[in-house]
Amino acid sequence: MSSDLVRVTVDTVAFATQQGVLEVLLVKRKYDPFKSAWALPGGFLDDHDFSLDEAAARELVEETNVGNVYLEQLYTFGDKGRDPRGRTVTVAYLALLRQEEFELKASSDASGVAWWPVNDLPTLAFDHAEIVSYAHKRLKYKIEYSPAAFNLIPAKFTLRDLQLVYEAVLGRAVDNRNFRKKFLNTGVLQELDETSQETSFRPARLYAFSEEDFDRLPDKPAFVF
Amino acid sequence: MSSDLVRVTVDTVAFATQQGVLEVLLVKRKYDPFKSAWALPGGFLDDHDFSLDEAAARELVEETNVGNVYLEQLYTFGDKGRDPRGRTVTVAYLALLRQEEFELKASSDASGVAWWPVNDLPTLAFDHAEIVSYAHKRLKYKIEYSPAAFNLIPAKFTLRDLQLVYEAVLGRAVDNRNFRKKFLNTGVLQELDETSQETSFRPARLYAFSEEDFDRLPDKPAFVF
DNA sequence: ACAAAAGTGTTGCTACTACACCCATGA
DNA sequence: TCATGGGTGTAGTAGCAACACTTTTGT
Repeated sequence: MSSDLVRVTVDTVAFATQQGVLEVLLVKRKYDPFKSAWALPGGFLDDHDFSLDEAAARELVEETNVGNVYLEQLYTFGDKGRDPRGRTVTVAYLALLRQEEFELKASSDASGVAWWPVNDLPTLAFDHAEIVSYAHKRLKYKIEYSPAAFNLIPAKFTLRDLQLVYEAVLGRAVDNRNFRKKFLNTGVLQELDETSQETSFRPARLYAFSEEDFDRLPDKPAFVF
Repeated sequence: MSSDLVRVTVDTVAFATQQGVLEVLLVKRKYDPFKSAWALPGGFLDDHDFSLDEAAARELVEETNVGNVYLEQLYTFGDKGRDPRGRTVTVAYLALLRQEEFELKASSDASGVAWWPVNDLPTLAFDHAEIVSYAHKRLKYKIEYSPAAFNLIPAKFTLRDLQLVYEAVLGRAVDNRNFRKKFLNTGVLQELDETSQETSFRPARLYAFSEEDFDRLPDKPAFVF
């Protein structure tokens, strides 16, 4: 192989929360290298892809059936030796989504797709453990500086839902009085005239996120807890 | 060309300040495409590079004679059509340095190297204008959240030197009383028993940055002005 | 004595932390 | 009536923004 040409893959760390636990979407490899190890969904950049973003989205749909979700580029990994087949540059992406919106389907070159708790992962192929750890660190930042959390909950949500997302991502409890006060003060929540129903106790008020109001905020850290 | 193999380049946006002006290091291309246009220093990932970071450092030395400086990965650009020769993925790097520490030397495949004010750039090759603009945006963040600014000034500096860096990067004036108060309060500055000499007026006290003290800081934004 | 930049303090306000109890609802 | 989360208030503190003048030095 000419030294000017290398393989480029686009792999995605897709996060979702499930009952207060942060989980990552993984596929089980059917072929070598790392046959039967769990790995990040992703694959080679294709000549038809207009952009890296598009390639990431395409691979995610092909390998897991998850599509049309929040996606952003994370970091590019290219150390020599990270893929036994030869120099491979991997552009890693971060995805945020709600599990219940998708029915997972493995592609034909995988023997499984599943959500794994980020704090209890299996051994991963390649340097994917490092990539997941980088993604988690970045998500912790993002959630305090951007409205990223709203990609992890439904359009209508209770303040508790929102707080559980923060606790899952940050990995620690936050004071619920201060959390509510601060979030309501930001002005990005629209109070709805509805309450959640699925409980056998006091129903909670539902809110919606207002992107327009977020855009009007000064650009200092907005959601630090 | 097989659809699995693509060209990968590693290009660097190197910033330095000169008398309160933020400048970028550019090279003038000797060959097509974009012959005689100014471009970011960089080049193809080589099979011998152990990492992308190493490749960026190597290319920067080869093309400009600037070496051993602060370098960090920025973002990866890979849209179809960004290079007329065919799909090219570019891993962009950010470098921070002091101009006076280097004597610029163009490589044999460039017809020039020079510093350009970031607010007064020539037309750049490829999508390099977009890359510079992204780098500048990122630098504005970094300078408020990390001790990045100290890479742009000498080891011994006056508070005025430091403030000029912030003003150059942020592109606006900052209140000098609050600036000094806040920076001294962070505890990352060591007051030296020396003063600057080169002036015909009152000499200013010199300070040094203490990395150990910075590491002891909580991880909230540290230098917001 | 002048030019130039060095250096300094206060006040008002906003926003954060820490902390514990009553409320509303469905079963 | 009980279990469960829903929902609320205050006091103390820390840190920020806004603001202008005096000091030191070399010439």
